[in-house]
Amino acid sequence: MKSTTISELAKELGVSVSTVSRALNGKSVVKEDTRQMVLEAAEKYCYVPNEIARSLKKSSTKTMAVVLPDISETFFGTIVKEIDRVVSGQGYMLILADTHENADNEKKYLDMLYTRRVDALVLATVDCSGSTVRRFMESGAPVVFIDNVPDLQELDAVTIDNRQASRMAVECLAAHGHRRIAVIAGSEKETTGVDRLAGYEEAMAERNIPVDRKLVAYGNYKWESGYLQMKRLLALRKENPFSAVYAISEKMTYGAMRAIAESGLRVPEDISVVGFDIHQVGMEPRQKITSVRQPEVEIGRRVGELLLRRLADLGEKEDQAGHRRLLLDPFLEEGETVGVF
Amino acid sequence: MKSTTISELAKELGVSVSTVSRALNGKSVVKEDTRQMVLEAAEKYCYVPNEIARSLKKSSTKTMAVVLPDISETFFGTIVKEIDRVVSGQGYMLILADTHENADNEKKYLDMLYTRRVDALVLATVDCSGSTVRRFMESGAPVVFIDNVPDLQELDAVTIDNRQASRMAVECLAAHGHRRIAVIAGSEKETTGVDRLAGYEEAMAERNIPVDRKLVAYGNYKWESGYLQMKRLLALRKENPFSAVYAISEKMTYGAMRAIAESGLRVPEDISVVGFDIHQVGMEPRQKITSVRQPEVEIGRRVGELLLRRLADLGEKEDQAGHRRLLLDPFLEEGETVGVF
DNA sequence: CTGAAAGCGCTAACAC
DNA sequence: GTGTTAGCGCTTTCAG
Repeated sequence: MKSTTISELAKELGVSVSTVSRALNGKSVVKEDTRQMVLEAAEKYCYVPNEIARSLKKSSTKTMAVVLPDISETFFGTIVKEIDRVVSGQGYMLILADTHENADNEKKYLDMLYTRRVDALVLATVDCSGSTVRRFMESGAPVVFIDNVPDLQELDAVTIDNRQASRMAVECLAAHGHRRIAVIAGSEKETTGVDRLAGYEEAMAERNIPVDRKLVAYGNYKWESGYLQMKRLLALRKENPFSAVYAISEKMTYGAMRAIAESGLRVPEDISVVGFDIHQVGMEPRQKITSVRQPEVEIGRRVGELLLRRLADLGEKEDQAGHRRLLLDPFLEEGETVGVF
Repeated sequence: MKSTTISELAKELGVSVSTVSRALNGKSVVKEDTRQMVLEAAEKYCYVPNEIARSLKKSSTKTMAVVLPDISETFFGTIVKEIDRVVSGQGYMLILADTHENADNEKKYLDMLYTRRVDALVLATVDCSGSTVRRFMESGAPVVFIDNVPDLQELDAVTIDNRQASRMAVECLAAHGHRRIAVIAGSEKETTGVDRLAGYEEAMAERNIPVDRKLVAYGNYKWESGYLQMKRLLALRKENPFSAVYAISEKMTYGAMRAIAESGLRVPEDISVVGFDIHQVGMEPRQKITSVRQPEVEIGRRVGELLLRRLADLGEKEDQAGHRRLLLDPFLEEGETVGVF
């Protein structure tokens, strides 16, 4: 079942290739009889358009890429799913690249994607210098950042308001009477981590609660660092007491809770916990964790729509409207890990 | 920073395009001086090869597609991540298509992918008739099925041994003294569901435990059906008593556990539970569910390797070795939801 | 309304 | 070793 080409159809029908092309694409004016004839022949000979040839000619591949650190995380999976839903409606397909949180892989993938001439790019970078994407951006292809945004001026990004996220966490805890609130933060080099810590500090300040640096731990978003940092905080609890802890990533939250459990303390009786990005799998009966959450589906939708708009603007030679950073609202999902102090 | 083409480089250097092409690809023999000269010019003028043009010429896109029902599930995310890792090492990139468990979407995506001339396909189909993939397979592109395998003869597939999976579940329960074991099975139309139920029946038979049809419930893999079927089983528990339940999907397991909790019964004191595909997120302290698990990373790796091999065989015009169905071993992850009866 | 022709950027015979 | 040339399959002026 070898598929036919446009020129074979043309020969078969005794018309020119351009006529066949026109009839197939329905754009230009073709006599109705001719169109029918072509369509029938296409059906009969199993004609399938070759998008590669079309891409070469039109220098547009109808393809977008999503480059991210870990597709097995529900957070990214949900975002990608929604981006795909939105853009596939306009005939775009998604190339996925999983960097395993590694900057070298990210660079390698970006090069491959550039070579493949993808029309646009979604990037959850691990390389905040933003150096490897630069070529992409300079080439004129729309690039939208998610999750982690380099500190450049001219760029599109869709993220939550990370300061606001932390403010909600602190607010929840403070409302339950907590004042000595430990935090397991992230790297001081990533904007995400910096913003989340800043939000914590702001919220504390608003309530006239002094921030005790001894209660600020720095992790790297992984389970182990949540576990270790919590251990450390717990070990110094005599001198630096606290009644609650806020962890800024899903895995660190789990690590911290394990450390608490191992120390024989109970949640929330002894220590209250607010986590981040905790996906309550199913609705099974267990202790639900109070957590700051991101609206993944909305993030995906906004990214998809933004990309589509940028691409349309490109076509119309309109000026790129100024770069925009969409800041979506996080929300607090109430669970059973926060008690009154 | 518009990127150059091979012919512009050639003109610039006063050599022919073929020389440039050869120097760049390093395949054929080119004088070392020439090669250096070309390489330097390529660097200087920011030459980036155009994979689209190359694809058109070589009729190979160095692209594979993965079509699946829900990328936000950890199960699929993990598999895709590993496939990507394996095949990207050979220069292939992955196009992802999320069908939202919908046969129409699946068909639409398969058409788009065919049009894009992907070199190979991984499919977790929701359409077991296998009718929409047929064209793909007939075109000669390697297709590997995962998760759900249509009932055709000639095909490559990588799955776990689903009968074995159920046998392990029953074995675990039987070892704890359970004989009245309810099961929340899947559709009778999908091979996956059929095999899992068959494994349950076999294991029961091996132990001379009669299968009580009243204890066999049919769900559709979703949370709601696990919940509803469990409710139903529970409602008839007086007449058809059972001390354990085995659910064959992650979501149905959660739904079932919720139903049990709502009925006021305790797990495992009143009812033991063995689930399927339960990803124990993190290692947080909570009731861990005893579950049959699939080795997702190995599945991904095998799929990637199989695809790569098929593609290599294609190039060498070797006979396709007979189609193979890899049956990997599931494993039982012990939790705290199975008690002695 | 339709046809002829010129490529998109690259590879690969086939000559020299 | 290197150059010439003929496309891969399609879109799109430009004529008629």
